[in-house]
Amino acid sequence: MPPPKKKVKLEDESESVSSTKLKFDFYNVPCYNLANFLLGKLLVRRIGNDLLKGRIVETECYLGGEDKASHSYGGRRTIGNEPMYMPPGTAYVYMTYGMYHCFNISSAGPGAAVLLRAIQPLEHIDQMMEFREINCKNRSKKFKVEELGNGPSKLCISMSIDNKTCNKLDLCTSSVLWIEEDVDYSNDFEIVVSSRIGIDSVGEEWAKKPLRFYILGNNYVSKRDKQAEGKLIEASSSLCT
DNA sequence: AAATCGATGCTCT
DNA sequence: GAGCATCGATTTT
Repeated sequence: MPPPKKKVKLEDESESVSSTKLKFDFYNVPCYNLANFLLGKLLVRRIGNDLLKGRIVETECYLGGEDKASHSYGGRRTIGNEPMYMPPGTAYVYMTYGMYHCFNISSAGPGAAVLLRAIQPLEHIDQMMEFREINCKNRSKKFKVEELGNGPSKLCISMSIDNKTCNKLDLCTSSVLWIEEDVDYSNDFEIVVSSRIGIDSVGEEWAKKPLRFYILGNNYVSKRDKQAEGKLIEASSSLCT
């Protein structure tokens, strides 16, 4: 008589699915590494029973210490930027220009964090579209899918991420906001390295540092750097000769 | 395709 | 009071 098939409980099944949620060790690496490791991963936001998902396609490093563009430059520490000093994997969501939000994730290193600059919407796109339209001053404005996440504040609007509900969340344990491995996505994409956006006032030296990263050829990034892409393609094609 | 500019209100000095 | 890790509309190449 053959052994009885093992019956898998539903609870166990759902647990194994949610076990793709990334844990502390993933975040506990230097800022530069985390910014690169986050590319291709899934940002997940729970709204009620819906799981909104988007692929992270563009990130930026904010290093703290010597980094003049960082809110934590020179070890500066205030009530507002406290999450940058909290354990790796902590959400740092702040308001800017009085009406927009930016979403960062703290890494290893004092005051260091990674800014999420763009996502590619994948699941519950209709819900993201609704958040985007409700937020817009022009009520009849329609958006393309490419416009839901191609900017740090746009992705916050579409995912309903603000500092009231998401600041200081621990992404390792939160039930409303986390990062997952994307098992269906190939990890052999090329990463373009470029300068950060919107920080010109800190001076050339730090404004030009190569601290922005995005997936080559992805249509959902906020800003392409044709020069950097050219060098990357040149370098990879030279390997084939 | 790129440059310019106003909106808008919170945080820090 | 100054400045802002942006966005969207408008104007200019």
